[in-house]
Amino acid sequence: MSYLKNVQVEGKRLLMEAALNLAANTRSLDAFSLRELARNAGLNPNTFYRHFKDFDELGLAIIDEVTDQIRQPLRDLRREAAESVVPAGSPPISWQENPRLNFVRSLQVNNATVELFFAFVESNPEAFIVGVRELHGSSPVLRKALRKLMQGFAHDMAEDIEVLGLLPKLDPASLLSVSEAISREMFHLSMNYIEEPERRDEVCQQAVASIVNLTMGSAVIAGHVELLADALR
Amino acid sequence: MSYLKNVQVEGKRLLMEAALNLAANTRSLDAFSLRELARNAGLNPNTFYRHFKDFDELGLAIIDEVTDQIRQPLRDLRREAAESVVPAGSPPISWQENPRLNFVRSLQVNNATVELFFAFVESNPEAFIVGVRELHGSSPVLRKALRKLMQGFAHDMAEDIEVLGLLPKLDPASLLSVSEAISREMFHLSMNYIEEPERRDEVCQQAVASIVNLTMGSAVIAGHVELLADALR
DNA sequence: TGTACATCAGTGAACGCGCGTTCACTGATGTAC
DNA sequence: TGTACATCAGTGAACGCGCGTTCACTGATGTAC
Repeated sequence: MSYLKNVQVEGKRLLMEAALNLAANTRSLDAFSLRELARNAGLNPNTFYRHFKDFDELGLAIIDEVTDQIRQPLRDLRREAAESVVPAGSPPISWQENPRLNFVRSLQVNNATVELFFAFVESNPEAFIVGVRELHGSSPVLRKALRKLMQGFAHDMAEDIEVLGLLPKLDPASLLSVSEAISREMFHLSMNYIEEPERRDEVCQQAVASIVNLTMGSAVIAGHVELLADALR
Repeated sequence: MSYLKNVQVEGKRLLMEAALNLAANTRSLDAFSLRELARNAGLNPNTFYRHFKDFDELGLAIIDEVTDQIRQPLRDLRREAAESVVPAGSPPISWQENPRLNFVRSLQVNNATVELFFAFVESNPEAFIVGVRELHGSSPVLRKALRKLMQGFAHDMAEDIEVLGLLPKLDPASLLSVSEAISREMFHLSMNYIEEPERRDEVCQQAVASIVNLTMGSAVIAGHVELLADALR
């Protein structure tokens, strides 16, 4: 449970690990008992109160920790994907200059990012399961925290798309809105990826297709249809 | 609770209504007790066993009923939107013939559908809350049933897009895949619509933008970029 | 360096309560002849 | 048409059990002087 290594106090960490585990593998965060949690953590039921007021507080603590361990890696893998296609420091070539090159590069970064993303999901399934589950779960506190977290992911993505030149120029609001839609789609599909191992290739292709559709569609609407026509000519 | 009117046996209906209500407004379907449910239904705890083996069976019964009451209305409102733009029986004009007209018409149908969809969500919030919640909830049985239901919605949508000529020709697999992505986005956004009343306009616009992006993006990838260029010229 | 005190994570026993499930029952409706 | 029986939705009492929470406690670590 590498993403909880920052939690120094032994019992607190054990409780958070056990909660993440139970929430991912059996019931929702609001559906198991304090005593069940304590048993799974190997602790006295009472110890819970030393660290948390209630389950919302526990949930928020988990979200905070997991966020720290996931947000940066997700950025890194996007940049990694970008650099695997065009090494860092290469002179930038604008979309106007060479639409085709940029289009193809964008597709490649896309593919690589999706692949890395699902590999990451596979190695941290519990965090994703609990995150997506509680995003629409019954605790308003956790829903709000997780919506904010997804906005954070979308913000990162928008920034990276801009910096890495993965799309022709969009106004900032549209770029953020597209990034949000992509985030939603990716998190949703991560559940299918986890739960339907036999359809993993299909899910990957679906993710790539949605990202391409969303980004190219937004480019068309932003007035870059001639640019895309050139790229595809 | 109009979407449970098909359930004839009084006690069964009361239990399903109470469960839908509790699941939408307090805790997940797996997080309230049988006795709590019975109290809310105004029945003896025992009556539950007359109609259901366990909570999964209750959940499935609710999903079945709600599906019956929601799936057709969602189709109807899409056709309604289409006919409000082009009256039924008007001679069809192909995308090749007049790209601009079809593009504008597609946008209008889109707008009208989104508006009707959210109005529908607003008048049936409980069904949507529980549906989206349990889609990623802790019961594998309900998750599976709800995934199947969403595929049904996507299938309907693909058929309607085809019949109503809302997109230039796509291969069936791409059309279905786009429809699935749109379904996911709409159901996700329906939660924001319900929970953040002050952002409803924004959520509507986001829905419209995502649908436009996904559909136009898929048209570009399917080789219709010149057609779109004509439409936007 | 030693002593006295405070803080803190974790324990164990105990409480009253709501829980799921069972059983035997009721009374209404349907069905066979 | 009447009678006897079956089916079925819903009831009420009872069971043993796990629950959340409380209290007073322990023993380790940190801190003041």
